[in-house]
Amino acid sequence: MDFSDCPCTGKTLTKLVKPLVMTFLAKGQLHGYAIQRLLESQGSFQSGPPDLSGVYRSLKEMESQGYVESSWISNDGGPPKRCFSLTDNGRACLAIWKKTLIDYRAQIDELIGFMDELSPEELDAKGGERQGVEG
Amino acid sequence: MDFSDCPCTGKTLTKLVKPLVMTFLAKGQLHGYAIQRLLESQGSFQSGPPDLSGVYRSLKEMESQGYVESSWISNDGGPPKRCFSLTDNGRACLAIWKKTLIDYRAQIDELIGFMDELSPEELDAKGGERQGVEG
DNA sequence: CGCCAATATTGGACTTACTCCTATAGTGGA
DNA sequence: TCCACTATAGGAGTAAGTCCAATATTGGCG
Repeated sequence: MDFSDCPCTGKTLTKLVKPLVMTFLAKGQLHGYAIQRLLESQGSFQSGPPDLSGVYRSLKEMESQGYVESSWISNDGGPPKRCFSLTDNGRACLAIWKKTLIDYRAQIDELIGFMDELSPEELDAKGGERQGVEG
Repeated sequence: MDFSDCPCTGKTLTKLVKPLVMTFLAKGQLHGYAIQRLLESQGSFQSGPPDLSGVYRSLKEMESQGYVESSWISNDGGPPKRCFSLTDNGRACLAIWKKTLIDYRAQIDELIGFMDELSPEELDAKGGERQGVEG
């Protein structure tokens, strides 16, 4: 059985691009491409770093919501850059994200705990008998 | 500032319906409505338990992929039920989910760690000065 | 010079995992 | 009669991504 296209590999899990980007921006201004390089160097993604165009779209959306702001910086030897920084609203949003992610981690912990309670036959072995129709 | 519609509240985070449902089914047969009641009693969701119609759709999709199978059970005093059980392929998928979620939890841990490193001014306080244009 | 890689931003079209609302249908209680 | 509960299901929409392609500038290699 081939599970390489199955969500169980984690390829459809959200990569939490917005909170990650806001966390980077909390330390100082960055442009989109630099953010992407940080994400790429960040190694811990299930199935590669987030897509570049998605990062730019997230930035644009966060700007329209007032969480980041940008200005064009001319770039001698290269195309101009759009430089992003976090606003006060963005910092407040990030603080909420932190609480939310702590709760979310606890929720995932609980699910992993349920999985830990399963016997080898229930989890993976062949031919485990079923029983107990609820109703 | 009102953040009640913002993703930072966690309302757009995935609820991991499929691995959760598969974990319940690993312990024995269940029908959709009973699964929903288990999810509702499960308390740890950011913004309420998953939507019922989404649970049915997940079950249908997992059945088409061979991870669960179902049979109709007649129900004296009520409409018939579609009773689901986990297949061997489903158990193998669930085992992969477990590894994936352990990795995913580590990834969230790392992000929370970055957030922990931020100073109060960087995270939430008013008027923190920005500096350090990368590039 | 022609071509390719890296830097840098952006849009079109698509997928996944949900959401909310509605429909259908039987049972039992006020 | 009307409503709540049990039980399944579809239409339409949203959020957060994906892949692919377009645009533009600079610099290195042959």
